[in-house]
Amino acid sequence: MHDERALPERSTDTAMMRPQRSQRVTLRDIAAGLGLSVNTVSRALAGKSQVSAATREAVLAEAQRLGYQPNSHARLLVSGRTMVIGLVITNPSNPFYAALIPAVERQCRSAGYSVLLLVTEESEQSEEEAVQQLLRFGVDGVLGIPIQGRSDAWERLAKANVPVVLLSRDIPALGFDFVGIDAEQGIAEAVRSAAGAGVRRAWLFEEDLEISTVTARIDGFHRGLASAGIDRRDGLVIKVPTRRTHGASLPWSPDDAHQMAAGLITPDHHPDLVVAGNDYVALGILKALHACGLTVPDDVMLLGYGDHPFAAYLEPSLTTVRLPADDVGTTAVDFLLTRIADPSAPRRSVRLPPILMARESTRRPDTRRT
Amino acid sequence: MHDERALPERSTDTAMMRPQRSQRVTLRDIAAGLGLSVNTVSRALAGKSQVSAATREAVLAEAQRLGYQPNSHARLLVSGRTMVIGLVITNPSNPFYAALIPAVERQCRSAGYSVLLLVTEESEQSEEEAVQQLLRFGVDGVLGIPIQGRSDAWERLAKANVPVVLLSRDIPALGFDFVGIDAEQGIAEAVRSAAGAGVRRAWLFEEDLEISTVTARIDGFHRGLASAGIDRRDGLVIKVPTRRTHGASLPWSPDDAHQMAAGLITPDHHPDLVVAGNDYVALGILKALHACGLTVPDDVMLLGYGDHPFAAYLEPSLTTVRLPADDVGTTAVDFLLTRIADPSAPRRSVRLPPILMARESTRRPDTRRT
DNA sequence: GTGAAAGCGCTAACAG
DNA sequence: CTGTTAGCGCTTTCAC
Repeated sequence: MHDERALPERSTDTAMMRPQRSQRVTLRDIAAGLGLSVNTVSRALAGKSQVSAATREAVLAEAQRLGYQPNSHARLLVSGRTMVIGLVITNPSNPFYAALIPAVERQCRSAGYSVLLLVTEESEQSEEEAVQQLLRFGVDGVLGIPIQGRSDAWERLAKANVPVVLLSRDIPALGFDFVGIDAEQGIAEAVRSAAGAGVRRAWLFEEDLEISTVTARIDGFHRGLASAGIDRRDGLVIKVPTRRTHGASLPWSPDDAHQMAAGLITPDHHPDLVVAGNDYVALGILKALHACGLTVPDDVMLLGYGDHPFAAYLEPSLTTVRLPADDVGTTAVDFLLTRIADPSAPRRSVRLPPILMARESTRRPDTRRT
Repeated sequence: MHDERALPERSTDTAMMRPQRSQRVTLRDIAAGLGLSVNTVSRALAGKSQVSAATREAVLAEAQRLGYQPNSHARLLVSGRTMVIGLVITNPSNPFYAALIPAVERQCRSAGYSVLLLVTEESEQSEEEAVQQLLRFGVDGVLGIPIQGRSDAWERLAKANVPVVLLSRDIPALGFDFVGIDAEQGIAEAVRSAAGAGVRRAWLFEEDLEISTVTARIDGFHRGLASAGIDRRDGLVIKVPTRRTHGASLPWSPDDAHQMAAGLITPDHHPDLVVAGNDYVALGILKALHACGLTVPDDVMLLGYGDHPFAAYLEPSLTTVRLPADDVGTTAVDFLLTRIADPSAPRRSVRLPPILMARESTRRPDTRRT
């Protein structure tokens, strides 16, 4: 594999005499060209020690010359493994998930795995199909962000003994390994830190999805308020309907949040701290606030979640919570490979800490306090 | 050979007597349970017409009961096809590419194909590896956004007769089918439309990548200026260095553009129209403009590209060009499947028209003109 | 209608 | 060191 000695021959004539059984070059072709057995060629290529140096070199050269590419399917039929892992994602237009993808792929690739990608678009039926496909394909393991409404699909994987690591949203009952974000802690700290300075009414705008991250943020919101000495009843949770329009290319947008906020907030009736379940939601709310003539942070403080690339560039810049997407991705792959290697290893579950990015949108000007 | 006719008893003990060759249920297991030949079972499951209704039902029932999943690798070893297509993407944190992914996956899945995802992160070496992996895997076709610096990797696919459809960035010399955006037209129209009202100096901030979309936008920029009657020399093109930091989870950000713009623009020295190669760039520039005390659109008009979800929510809202990601994705899959079906079909190349989203950032207040 | 046999490309177990 | 044999799970002839 490390022997780039491509012979400077014409590759044309050999190509022409190649048996037409299939387009691809196989071990047989190499063996035939060299008068060796398929087996020897296989061993030479695999780097087994039972071949003479001369033979190995000849084989490598011929393989190189013919442009041989091992057929993974045949190889894997024998070994029973596929060296493919499935990545089930709800929606890459969520920047956090989009950021997860390169990390996962990079890590898998460096371990010799390929990534089969399935997008469920928050649809249970689609998730069901995705799992079906994974099962049929016989992936060696699955990394998935579950929809969490029903967990049937994931149970099927469990029953089929397919190693699974859940990302971002946990389904503890299934006993899978898990890698997520400590959203509760992240929001709690952010809220406490922002709410310290005389907040009376705080509103949390959340996605209307039955997922653990939403629950965690709600809990964090309440905990943060409590630790800032604010009465729980002054914390209001508002669910923003999430578009489930499949086929829409931009399901994540500020639109819904904007409408909802515009309908609830008036210059006379508004909270003094708004927490958003993600930065897009924050963006929609920001516009609604401005439309009311309210100023951030002077009239209302605004706190986002996700630290999407635009957050630091809004005006005012958005205080938000940065999620270590890269770490989540690489850790998840690490967990999965470990589990594949040893299915009986103890369950691992980790929630990585997010980082508060304190910016202008929660900064109380001295004028107000002083 | 195939003598372990497991009785159709409790699935528990059947499972126990099954030879430990593999965990998965195979045709053999079903056949054994029913006292049929593997062959018959295969035909029954495949829906071939040469099996009695009774047999078929029994087979289907047993398959269902055992939770049979066909082994794609074995099947495809025979057929030579893998029913997998490769999707090579440079970077999902580009919202346009992120939006492409669900469209492609959805379309492929509905045609029975799985998607193998490779992320190249704009690295030539990574692209090389990706293609290698695709070749080894034997995908039935490839959808790819090429890096375009060198096209070696894609040539290898061409030589291996793998059907390829290029997305977004074309390499015409290779003769692949192509689906992209008519960026030149999109920018030209947007520029003409914005520049009409007395623009004197226009600057285009572009990504510093040697790709056809950049070239197209530059051409469109010049053409748009020309058609607005502006001297070509009043149109300046500025290349913003693009981060190639692999492993960074957010390679697309407004940072570089912001820095560059901050260094070039002063209250006294500034263009009156800024065109940005993408909306993140526009966002970075917007902040730089504001930092100078310049107002958009009164002092400087700003035009983005991509219509990222945040564009409509900036203040002022950003005039930009919406790219039909969904259409690009589905069209590309369509092209690819056609090509797989008929490798000798004539080459198809299409550039879908983007849509100008005219918003506040290019709106001249009447006060100025009147 | 059903079964037996062969083979897809490769690897692992035995020879020699 | 190298070749032969067998078999991974499935589909496709070809008999019966």
